[in-house]
Amino acid sequence: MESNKYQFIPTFSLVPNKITTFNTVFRFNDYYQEYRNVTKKKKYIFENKDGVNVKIELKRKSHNLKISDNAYRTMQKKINWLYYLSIPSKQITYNKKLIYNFKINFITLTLPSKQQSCTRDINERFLNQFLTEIRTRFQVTNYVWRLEYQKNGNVHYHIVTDVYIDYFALQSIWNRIIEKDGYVTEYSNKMKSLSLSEYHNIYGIKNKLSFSESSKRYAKGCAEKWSRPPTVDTKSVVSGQAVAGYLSKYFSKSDDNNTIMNEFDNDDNTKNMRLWYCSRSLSKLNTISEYIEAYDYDIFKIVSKAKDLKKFVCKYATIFYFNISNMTGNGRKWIDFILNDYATKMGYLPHKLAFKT
DNA sequence: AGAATGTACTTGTCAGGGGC
DNA sequence: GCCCCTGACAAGTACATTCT
Repeated sequence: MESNKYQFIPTFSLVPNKITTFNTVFRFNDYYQEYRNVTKKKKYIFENKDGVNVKIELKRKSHNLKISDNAYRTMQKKINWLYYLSIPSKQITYNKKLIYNFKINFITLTLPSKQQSCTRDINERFLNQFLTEIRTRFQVTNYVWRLEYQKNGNVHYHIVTDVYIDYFALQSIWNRIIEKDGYVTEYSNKMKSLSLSEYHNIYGIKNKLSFSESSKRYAKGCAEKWSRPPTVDTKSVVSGQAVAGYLSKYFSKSDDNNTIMNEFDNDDNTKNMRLWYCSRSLSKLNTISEYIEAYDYDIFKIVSKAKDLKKFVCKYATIFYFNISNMTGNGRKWIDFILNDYATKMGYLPHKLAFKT
């Protein structure tokens, strides 16, 4: 191989929790007489069948309800951006508790009784409406959602946003929406038929409640005629938490290979169905990629000062994982600057800046 | 306020290039 | 120990607007 056929330019790529260094490779193109970094996509392949070359069009495969590694990485990146760019704020919960340095919120939406139509239908009529409503009512412009199946085959949703939203508000919106198909009524009918001891045996024990706690909840449920099923769960993440681990716990599940579909889902109506999505604001934020020589700083030196640095050397790349909240000094400043500068250029506005109250 | 609607723009997926 | 990146295509949704 001629030595001048390739050109290598040291490059780094940066996201809020890791920096990667690698070489961008240019190959000399004989036809154009210049170095190019272009790739071509194959549209078809030839396969030999009985001595005859047959042209086969390449088609996109279906996800089979499993989020691919690639998509999973992208999703993690989006959440890291969301978390990093969120401006900490003080919030008061529905229990009048104070949350200092609130960063992002994890919302889980479930169905209180057995799913009655296909997941695509639930996506379109329930989740979509829910997102639309929180968008307008709470100015939710930065978020990521994904769907997941519970063991009973019901779909449920996780949403992460940088907006603090009151638990009861979310619950009343979601319950109203799913009541369009009578989910709440079905729940309350089911619950109304239970005695206290039955309630405790089914739900109390499952949730590790004492009998007295069970009876409190039972009494409350009866008083409300079981009209407010606990379909919503929220968790706040504050600054400084090791968010990656936290997220993987709540936002991803170890993939059991047998994905549970319910009786309404089939290959037709789940094909190409979105398994996750993020707001447009976040979809614009990707990996920052730059040539190293474009900066005066010594990247390796700066990053190496991070306390809990984890370094991985791969064949063609070196990756440094860091927790930016543990960093100080110039390294912190430098990374902060690049990240924020990029986010600003891409028009990203954290909720607190976009909607000052 | 909540629901419906239309479309411009977005996404997921996969293949493929690179071979220091 | 996890490589990085990109483009192309199909087909979905985010968002503004309109309707009830």
